[in-house]
Amino acid sequence: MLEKTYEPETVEDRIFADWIAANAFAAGAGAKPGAETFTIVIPPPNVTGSLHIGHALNNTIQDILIRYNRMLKKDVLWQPGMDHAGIATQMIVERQLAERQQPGRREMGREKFVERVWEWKDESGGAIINQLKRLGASADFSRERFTMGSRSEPDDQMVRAVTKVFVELKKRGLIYRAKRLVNWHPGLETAISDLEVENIEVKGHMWHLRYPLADGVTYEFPVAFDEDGKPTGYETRDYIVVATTRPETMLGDTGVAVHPDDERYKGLIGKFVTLPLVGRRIPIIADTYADPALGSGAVKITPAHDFNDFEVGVRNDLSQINIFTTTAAINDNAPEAYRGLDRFEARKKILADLEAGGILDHVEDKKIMVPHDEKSKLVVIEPFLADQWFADAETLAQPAIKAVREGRTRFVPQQYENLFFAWMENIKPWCVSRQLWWGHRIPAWYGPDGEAFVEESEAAALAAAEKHYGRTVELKRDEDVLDTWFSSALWPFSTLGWPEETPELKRYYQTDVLVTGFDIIFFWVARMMMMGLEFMGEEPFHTVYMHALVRDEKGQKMSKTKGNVIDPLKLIEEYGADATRFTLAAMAAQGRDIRLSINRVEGYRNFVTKLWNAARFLEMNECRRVAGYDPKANKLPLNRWIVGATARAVAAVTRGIEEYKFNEAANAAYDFVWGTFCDWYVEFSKPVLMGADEASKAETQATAAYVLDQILKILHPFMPFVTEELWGETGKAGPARESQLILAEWPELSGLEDPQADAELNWLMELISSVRSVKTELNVPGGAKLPLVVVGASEETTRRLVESAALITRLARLEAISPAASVPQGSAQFVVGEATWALPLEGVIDIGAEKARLTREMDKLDGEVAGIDRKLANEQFVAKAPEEVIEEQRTRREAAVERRAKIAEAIARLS
RNA sequence: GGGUGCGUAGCUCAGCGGGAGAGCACUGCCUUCACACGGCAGGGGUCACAGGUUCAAUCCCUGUCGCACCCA
Repeated sequence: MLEKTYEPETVEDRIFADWIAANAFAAGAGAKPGAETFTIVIPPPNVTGSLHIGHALNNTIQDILIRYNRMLKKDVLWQPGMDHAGIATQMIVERQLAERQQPGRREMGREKFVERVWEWKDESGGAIINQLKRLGASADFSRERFTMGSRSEPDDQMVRAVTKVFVELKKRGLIYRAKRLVNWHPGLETAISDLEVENIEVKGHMWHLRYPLADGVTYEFPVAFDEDGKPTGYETRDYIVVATTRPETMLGDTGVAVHPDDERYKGLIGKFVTLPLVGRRIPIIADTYADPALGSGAVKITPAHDFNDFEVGVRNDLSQINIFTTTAAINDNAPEAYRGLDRFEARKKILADLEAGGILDHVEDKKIMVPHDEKSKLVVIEPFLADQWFADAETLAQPAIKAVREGRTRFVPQQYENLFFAWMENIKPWCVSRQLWWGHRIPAWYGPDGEAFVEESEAAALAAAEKHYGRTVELKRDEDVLDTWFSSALWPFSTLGWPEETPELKRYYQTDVLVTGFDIIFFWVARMMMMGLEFMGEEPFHTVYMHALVRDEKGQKMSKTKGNVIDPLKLIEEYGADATRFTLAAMAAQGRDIRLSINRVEGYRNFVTKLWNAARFLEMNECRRVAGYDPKANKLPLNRWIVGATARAVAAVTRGIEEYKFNEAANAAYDFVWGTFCDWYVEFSKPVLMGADEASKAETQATAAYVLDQILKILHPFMPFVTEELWGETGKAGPARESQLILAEWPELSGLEDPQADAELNWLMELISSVRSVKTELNVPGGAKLPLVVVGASEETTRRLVESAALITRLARLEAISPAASVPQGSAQFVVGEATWALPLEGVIDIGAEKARLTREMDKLDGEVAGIDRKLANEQFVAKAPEEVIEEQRTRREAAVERRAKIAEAIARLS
């Protein structure tokens, strides 16, 4: 006997263990022989991460797809794993060392430190994998991969894949080493990706500085203007005003730019200024980068410390002077007075000195965008000139762009293709080197003169060097590691065994769908596509499903600092994994963010309980599965109707999942289970189950059990735990289950539609609802049982009444039903079908209230008829609207008119 | 500044050319033999605003206002 309420916490762990024991998540589990494959690679979560609500949504959707396809009996692989999160992991371990007052990274040395990171990984990394399990994720955990391979196997295939790709790309000219401006993290002393930079608006200042002209040059600067803005007065200046938000970078200025068409400064182009505090003579150049409308119209150029200035410098052949150390302190390229100062200290001192020297013209407040590292949002990122390895992203992007243009990879929803194109078509060289220790060390060895030998092993590099130099030389390996995303980009094929030609690689690549949030389109999608196309010659997936961002109920992005984070693990604890999953699925409408509210989760928890109790009812009434039950052979309209409705529900859920409309699928299941099966079918079944007609009873018991089975199947991808539990419980009676629900076959029901049974049951539901409604509106006490009188019933109605009398009297709480030639005095009346129905309430009924009620209904019908008449009277409508629309309007009108006539009669009878 | 998306019931959201929907919340009744995490019945919306296209517009187009996100 099932408990009264379902308690997820006591069931979920056990069910999960059962699945694992049955090997149900293994690639190909339950597949039909020769079945096609269905593969998803998890977008690898970060080894330092823990499950947040975005992961919960992401993995719920993947699991729905996986479980659904597994039930279609395909050869399913859900490939799980994690990435090694170079920066984040190194930071955590360094912080840990500091907290424990142990020797730091540099004191400990590289080898020991990396060893230490592995220890951390083994002890506390990867919590998220267990959290995914709590969510019910049915990934093949036996195949779990890690982008760094494994600690015990330095030559792990995951590592070899990365090395091989790097070496190959170098040989193909798609990776090169160059001195370029990169985004530099002065705290970690490493380059980071431009995607790891977040521009944050802060209150800043615009400092206007007077740079003195060199060589005694002066010019006339307009200071007075007429109505048309034409200058009318000038002053003689021996300086040019430049505006900057970062005055400390002036130490690295190597030019001043003005717009070539800017009349104010035309005469100065080609002249020089003397850089204050430094004394360097730098040219005034013409470049359209200078915006005459912005600031003073003249702009200082610091090629080594600003991305735009870098470009200007290249165009105008300006030198690049780096003034910062790797920790963003002033270096020896600056005047002695500033050396060693931190960038913010330097700013203060420089401003003070400029002011003292009369250089500072004026200051204005300005909101400025400042690059921060997007993790902590605390460290200001510096554009920094450094030797780095770059991938030629532009070249690599072309086939990926083409793949999407030509539809070989499709985005759902499609609008995200625009975002993809926008980024891919303006893609910058990808800096792939990081000055970290935790990561894939770059397979480059340098000779004595700095020549780089990029090979898969040190031996190969030595051989190449010997060939190059004509003698054996000592080589020094590159200190840097690769961007974590470099290895993540290989995920769709490296996890399948590449560079080995494994059977898995052959079988499961190309994978099917990548499921991800749009905020990460550039990280996963773009890079996986580039590498997949380059090394496998085929797109890594044919479909990219972009799901929404989960926000709080007010639409705010969840963040720890805001304190509005909803922890999915808490939801799972409180409401169960099934309710959590179902909520996310039901709210996952395409192209729209999810505003998650606890109320919804609670509502769906109630749904889980409802399902549980329906099963409990069936159990109590001995609704057991019957071997050889044929839903087409049902005799009772009730059972013929419900199997047809089940078929419609199955079709709706199937369509929803197939079209990635998870909310539609979830809602279709919800509506059917609660609104149709529980609210009507179960109620209808009661008189039969408690009646004396053994044949009907048996048929209903078998049908109920059959329908519940279908319900468990279609709900399983959304609510795997409770459905599996019920599958097990209901499997205890009747024929033995062939498998767990997870490996059961998805229903494909056809030929179960029965319009006649539908019509009959619809009529029944309308009749019962009408009685209830009238009783409520006339304030008849709920418990009171009234007789129901029918007038003008057709033969068909009479037959239905005879067959279903017990059922109607029960559900509508009636005393009896009887035909009559006319409506009894003082009755409440209503119309269903062709007949008029009456509830005799002589003496009880408030004639005025009843009249008012009927009049309201008549008015409504009048309104409807009038509306339709307006349309039908419109010649244009009749001429231009499609025939079926016109026909539909006529039918509706006819029905309304008929009904109105009966209501009118009913009113007349009251008077 | 450029781009994208969104403004539908108190809240969270579906629907997106021909009869305004769901969940939660709300009101009333019901301790009816699965379920009060329940049942039954209800109330509640000029579908942001203004134009336009159309026989017909919540739905398509244009503009305005408001909000969100992305990029500069």
